[in-house]
Amino acid sequence: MPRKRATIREVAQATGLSPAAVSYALRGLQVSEETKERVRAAAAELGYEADPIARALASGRTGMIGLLCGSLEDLWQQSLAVGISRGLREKDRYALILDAFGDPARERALAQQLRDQRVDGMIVQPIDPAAAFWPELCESLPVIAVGDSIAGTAGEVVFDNRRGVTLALEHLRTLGHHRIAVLTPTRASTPDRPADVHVMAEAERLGLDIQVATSPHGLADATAVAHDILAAKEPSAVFCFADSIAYGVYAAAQELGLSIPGDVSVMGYDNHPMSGLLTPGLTTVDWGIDGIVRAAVRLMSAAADGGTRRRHVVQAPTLRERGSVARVPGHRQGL
Amino acid sequence: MPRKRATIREVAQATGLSPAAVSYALRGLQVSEETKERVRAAAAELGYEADPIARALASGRTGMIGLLCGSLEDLWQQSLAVGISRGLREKDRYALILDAFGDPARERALAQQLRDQRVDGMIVQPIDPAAAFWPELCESLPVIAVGDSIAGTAGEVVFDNRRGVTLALEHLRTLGHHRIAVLTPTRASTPDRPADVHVMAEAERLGLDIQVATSPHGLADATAVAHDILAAKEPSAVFCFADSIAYGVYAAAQELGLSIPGDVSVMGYDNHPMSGLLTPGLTTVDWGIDGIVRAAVRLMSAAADGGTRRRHVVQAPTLRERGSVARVPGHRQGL
DNA sequence: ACGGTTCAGTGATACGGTTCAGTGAACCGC
DNA sequence: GCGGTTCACTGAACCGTATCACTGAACCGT
Repeated sequence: MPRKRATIREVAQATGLSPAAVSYALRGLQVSEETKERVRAAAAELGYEADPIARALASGRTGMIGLLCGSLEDLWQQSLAVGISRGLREKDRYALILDAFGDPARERALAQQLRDQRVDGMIVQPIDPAAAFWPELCESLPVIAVGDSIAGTAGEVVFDNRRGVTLALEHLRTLGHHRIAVLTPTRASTPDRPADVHVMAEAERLGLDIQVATSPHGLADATAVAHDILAAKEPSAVFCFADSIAYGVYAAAQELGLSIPGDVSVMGYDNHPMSGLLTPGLTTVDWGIDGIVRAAVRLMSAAADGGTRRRHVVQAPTLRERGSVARVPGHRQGL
Repeated sequence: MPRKRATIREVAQATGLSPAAVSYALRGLQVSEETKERVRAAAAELGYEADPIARALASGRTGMIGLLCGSLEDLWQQSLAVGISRGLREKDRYALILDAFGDPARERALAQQLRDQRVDGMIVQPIDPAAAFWPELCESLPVIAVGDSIAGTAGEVVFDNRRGVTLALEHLRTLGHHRIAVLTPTRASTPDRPADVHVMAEAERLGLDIQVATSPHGLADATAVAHDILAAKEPSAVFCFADSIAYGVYAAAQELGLSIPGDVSVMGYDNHPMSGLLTPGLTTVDWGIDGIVRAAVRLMSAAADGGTRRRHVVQAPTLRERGSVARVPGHRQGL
């Protein structure tokens, strides 16, 4: 039975009320209990279900939250997106997941599109937090930033990248690594990466010899990039700014017949579930994805429901030691 | 500038045309080239962008496609969802991704919700293809099934599971495995699994001693299930109906100090990118995810744009041999 | 008995497009 | 110069809900 959907008018007619009264009743507003019950019964009878489109047009609210991801090539970001999507669904909202492919220009375009799509709010993992369009966007709808901070948001779940970088680099240094290759996610035409700044500063502080390169998140691409770096045999360790990229290093090491951590140590960033399964397990910086998901969903819900207070949650990292980082031969513990 | 959006009426006024003419012009319908140009200019001038909500209400089309996934715990399904979502975005559509958590009841509820949300179509990875609500649903909107076949769909990308199972089991048998544990994804309160039927039939045909158990897709859960199975040390091989579950077997083997494939062989199903990175690499059945994504997107686009022909695409599997399956000691090649 | 509140419900309008039937003008062949 | 098409555009209805301003009735304390 491809039955035509019942409208609010039919319910009104069936109950002898006005459409307005039905509208109120179904949302539990300013009507008597008795009438509410009558309306509910009639609605059930007719199989009535309010049309979300019409509702959105009239009320200005769609029930949708935009989820703008930096790059879904990154498995960790995939998990994050799936988690947030689920969390929002529990709050009776839908997530519209979009992928910026690590491109700031596309990020801007997609943010625009999401706004045009009339989402009630956006959760953003900003590629370029300093971009000029953010503040403007934040004025027209509630934005929650995840990862890096953005000016004007309704709330933030910020990763303490400074601390994360320190954790990673200090660990490497403690084990004697000085020449370290750093692999950060490729971002098309980006000006400056906030996290990179921390890497530079921290390397300076620790007296490390850093060599920075960029890599896409995809396994094949990351493998290619890592291949070149490992083939040069310069660094004793590779610090990847995403576990996904570290996976590429593993693959490249396999290709080259290099052993991890025998020939080269690898440090990740994120702690994706698969990282523990590799041989050796990937030593990485853990951000507690569940906490991030919960915080993001909570902040977004609050903001979209008209919550006013701007909440700022800082996510603290933990070093998750597994087997991919070894002591440099001849290096004594302690220095 | 939180400017109020321009409406079609303002554009009409600016051009001296009627709103109807503007509507037609912007969609490139029955107006002179000259007028189209004039309208475009005015629209750009005013920063006009048609409101998708109002458009949806009037036209009955939302531009959204529902994506109903069986279980997003499964990393392979995550990749699939991300891929399809991207593909649809290229066709100027948005994907609404929902996760059924392997639960047929929830699958039904979500399908319902997606329809209520007025999506233009649905791409479904059915958990319970035989469920009664599918045909009814298919009558009210175009549905594309991915994986198993459903009655009444507008198109399908069907996996030849019969062939996939044959590939896997024959490979195991060729190497001398007879007692084989089969791990299929847990599905709450499901009646019968289509794929299981093939396993049974094929095991019968090949004279194998099959022991079927179910496992969730999540790594932790799958590990727990696999732990029990491996601890019993009965089977010489485990055939997992999803790479995600195989990952659990790897983890359990690690915990128990068992070697793969020395102590137990493991066979996967899907060929997730990470499967090649494990040690040893997971031997698995590859379905060519890119082809699936392309086919699903193509069929959905065709169906949503009013295409009429029902297309049926069959996806053929390939055996991807890596290192996780070994010959049973003492077994001669050929039998 | 009275003015003032609250309560339950109404009527009209707004939301911002799409679409259908219709209209005048231009154009066609003959 | 005439009926018939085609073209470019218009006016009005419509999609299905939310919400604002308002009303009549009941209820309040004095």
